[in-house]
Amino acid sequence: MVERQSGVALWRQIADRMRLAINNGDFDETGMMPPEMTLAARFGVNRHTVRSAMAALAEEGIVRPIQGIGTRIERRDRLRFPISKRTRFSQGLGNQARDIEGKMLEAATEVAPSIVAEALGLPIGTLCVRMETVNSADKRPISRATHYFPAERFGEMGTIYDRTRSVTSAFRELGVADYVRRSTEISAIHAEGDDIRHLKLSPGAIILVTTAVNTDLSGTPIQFSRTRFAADRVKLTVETDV
Amino acid sequence: MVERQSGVALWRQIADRMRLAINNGDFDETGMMPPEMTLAARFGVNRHTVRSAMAALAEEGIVRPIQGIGTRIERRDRLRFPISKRTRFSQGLGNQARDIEGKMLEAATEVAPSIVAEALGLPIGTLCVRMETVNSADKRPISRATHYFPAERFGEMGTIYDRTRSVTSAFRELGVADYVRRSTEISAIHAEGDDIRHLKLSPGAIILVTTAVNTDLSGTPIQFSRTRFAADRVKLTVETDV
DNA sequence: TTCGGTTGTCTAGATTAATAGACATTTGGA
DNA sequence: TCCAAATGTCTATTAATCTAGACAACCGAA
Repeated sequence: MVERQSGVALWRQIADRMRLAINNGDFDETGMMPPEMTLAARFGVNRHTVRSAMAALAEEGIVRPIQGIGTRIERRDRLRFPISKRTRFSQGLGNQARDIEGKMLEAATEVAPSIVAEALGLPIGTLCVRMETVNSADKRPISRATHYFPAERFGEMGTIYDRTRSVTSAFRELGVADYVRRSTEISAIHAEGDDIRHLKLSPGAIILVTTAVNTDLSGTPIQFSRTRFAADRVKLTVETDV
Repeated sequence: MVERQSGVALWRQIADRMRLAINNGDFDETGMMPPEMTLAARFGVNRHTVRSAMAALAEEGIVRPIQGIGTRIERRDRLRFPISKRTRFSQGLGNQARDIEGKMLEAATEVAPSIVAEALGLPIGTLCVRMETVNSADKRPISRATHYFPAERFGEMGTIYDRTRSVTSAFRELGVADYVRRSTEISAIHAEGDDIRHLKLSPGAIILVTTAVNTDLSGTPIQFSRTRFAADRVKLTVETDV
């Protein structure tokens, strides 16, 4: 059931569980949530507490309450984002969304943080282009990423990305015909700071973090990326028989 | 900063942020947390609120307060768990922990859920062995898994696993010399139900969920697994150039 | 030994979350 | 038309969380 005195309000725990149940397709037969009184009994809480949870889901656009009728489920799908040797954002989502958009928030040339330098095999102090992006599908923000590219070779990355809205296209203009993903690390944290705002999350929401290194076909690292996905909108899939 | 009226208590938000900062190595120089008054000022809250957060971290064994001195950081590493074509639990953690242990909670033969039957390419209604396990490293629970094996071929899986404590060994006794992972799906949710207890998590904690299908060398699916990792103790790594 | 800086403990009050109950409003169907 | 079932709104009370301040206990260094 739900846990009291955990530092997480009951209404938020219930909202999280209902969001999960919806994504899981538990109410697909009717397309409606069970009545508030039923949910209150099931979770062992007051009806008002369930209403707080429902209000949060309505705020997220997941459900819509209709007086006299019940509460309708508006949206349930979680996008599938494949991770493989050839991970690319727009292609990855494929036909799961009509309108896939990349937006650049910021680009700057600066000294690479030590973690980035190490991952890219660069000497400490090397300059890199840092680029902050947000990716959306059907106007819903899906992920936020921080990319690093060696400045010597990709100094124009920011300008070109801003025009093409695609890392793949920008690489092509800069002479990299193709590239592959060398490694990906995946972890999960609570959303914080700018990510809450840019991904339109509520505090306490979960973020899937991937840290990846891409190389050109000769094996030279050309990109370090840290991408934060809204965990309630996307699942990552790894195909290991490619 | 921290968010009020979010349904997540301030002390919990602060505990989550500090756990993250510790894992990130932010305080490695001194090995001590900043004083409570400093943290209170930094987060814009009362000292008592910081103390509540600190108490939660102490409960998890991450920090240890010492009167008159300060608060010492006890542990910061997050285990690295690789996902690849040849993912095996015990080998994966390698030398990151001395004592790696698998424990069986339950084994039963039952009709496969439709999702499992589909993933394994079995007709609806086929019997499977369902097995619940917990894996620990150095006595700390790391993950909890639900496995399904086709009952016709692996009816004895439960008994053998209980003796060998290893899926790989059990497969070998049942005539599967080697096996590979076909696919892995990764998502993140809040911990709930039994998982909180078995993984010794606090409510609100994050779980990384992997859903995987393994096949024998002829490509026949032989195992469906849903594994729940404690997200603050492990990170998943995907090597795509294997 | 004294003192500054730290964690530990206590009391009190303000704010937020949850419970409880009553009744209004809306809808679809008998 | 009327009723059952659902969401919407209001008041009041209790429980949990956060703030505020004071002081005790402890440690290391001057």
